Amino acid sequence: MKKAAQTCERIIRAAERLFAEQGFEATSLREITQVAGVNLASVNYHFGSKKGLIQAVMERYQSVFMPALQQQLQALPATNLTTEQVLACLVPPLNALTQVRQDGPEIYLRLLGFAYSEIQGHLRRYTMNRFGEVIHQLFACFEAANSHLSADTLFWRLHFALGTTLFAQVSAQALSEIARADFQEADPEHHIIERLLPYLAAGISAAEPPRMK
Amino acid sequence: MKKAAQTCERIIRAAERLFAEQGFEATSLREITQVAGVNLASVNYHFGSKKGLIQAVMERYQSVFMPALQQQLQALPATNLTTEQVLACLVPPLNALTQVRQDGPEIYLRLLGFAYSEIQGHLRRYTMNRFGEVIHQLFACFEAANSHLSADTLFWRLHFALGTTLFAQVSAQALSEIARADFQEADPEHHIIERLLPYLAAGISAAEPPRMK
DNA sequence: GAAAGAATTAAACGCGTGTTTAAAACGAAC
DNA sequence: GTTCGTTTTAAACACGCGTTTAATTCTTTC
Repeated sequence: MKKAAQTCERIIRAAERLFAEQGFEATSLREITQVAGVNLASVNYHFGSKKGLIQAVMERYQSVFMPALQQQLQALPATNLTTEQVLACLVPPLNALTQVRQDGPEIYLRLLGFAYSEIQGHLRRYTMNRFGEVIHQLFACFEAANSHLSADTLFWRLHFALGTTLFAQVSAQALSEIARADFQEADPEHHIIERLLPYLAAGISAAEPPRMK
Repeated sequence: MKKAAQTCERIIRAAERLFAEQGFEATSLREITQVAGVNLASVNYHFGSKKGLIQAVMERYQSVFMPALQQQLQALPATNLTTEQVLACLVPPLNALTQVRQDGPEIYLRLLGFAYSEIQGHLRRYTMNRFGEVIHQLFACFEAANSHLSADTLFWRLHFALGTTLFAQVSAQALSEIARADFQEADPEHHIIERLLPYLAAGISAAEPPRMK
């Protein structure tokens, strides 16, 4: 029972890297097992199916990220919340993912992005069942920080913000190359989150436009 | 030479609908030809390959959208540009896509979204070769409207904004359902663009944050 | 050290994909 | 009405996928 755990970890580490690079559907089990240096059938033996492997990969990150987020949210002041403060709560939990893997934060955001853009319904269900409470807390904090907005407007903008983040991370690689060429910017993907936060905060909290039409 | 054109159009109309619903990779030629009521092999006969069909589908929209955008940009005032004004330039060209198809605007945005999130490198190259000039004009207008921002900050924010738009459109269907359940909102996807513009404008033009670190 | 259980292996299965083929049907021009 | 190029058709091809199988090897336990 030592060789087994070793095999599981080799599979997971190869899978999360390849999933984050190419997406879930575009990554085959043959590719994963080849990179991991294990037999093709061992994925199904240890994780049951490809879906099982995907969930195992996500679980490693969520189980670190979500509790850390909960802790951050509870440390927030009860009054005079700002959107920037709430957004800032997401950063330490993200950074905590380095304990899962050196480049854990980027990996996790990219995995999330693919989970959304590909139709991974089972992931959404699993996440909501397992961590729904934290997510609702987060929403409540945004509401407290944006009492000037109607509930439906805030709803849409939070999803816009989520979309912005995920899309940015997924296309970060390509964009970084362009940016580097155009602006001699040596910016590693690492700091995209810093570029993102002001944009998100301004977008979320923008004044409610007059209802036209 | 009449039956042929008919077949091509049946294929294209079925393809653009299915591509917009499911993405390019997730839509098989067998599904397309079945919906179109034509033979499987006719796609390869008329368009050479699946890639060829994808490009033909996009071309129909780009060839309407891009010239219309160029026209809008040239009608812009030379001084005192605002981000809202530039963003507003995108709306009429989008609406012009109804001449391609009734639900053309939504279809086009969703196709764009999938073209970005799936790795359709050939589409990116083709678009830049064919319409690079208009796109650079658009960037220049945003620069004129945001002289308070550094070039690299604006570059990132414009891509964030593009990402927000595409992601929103791709996930609009799912979000609309949730929104409808939570807020009794009878909002068809049609008006997402109106919800989007204030968010985008505020995000793009947000004050440059002090360079930390 | 032998027996029992867990883990690994190579091979094959069934399925769906994009593409190609070669024959059949069609349409226009003489 | 026949001919010739175009278009349509059904069938097969080659490939990659996730999964399963059955045999083998390794580990542990008595």
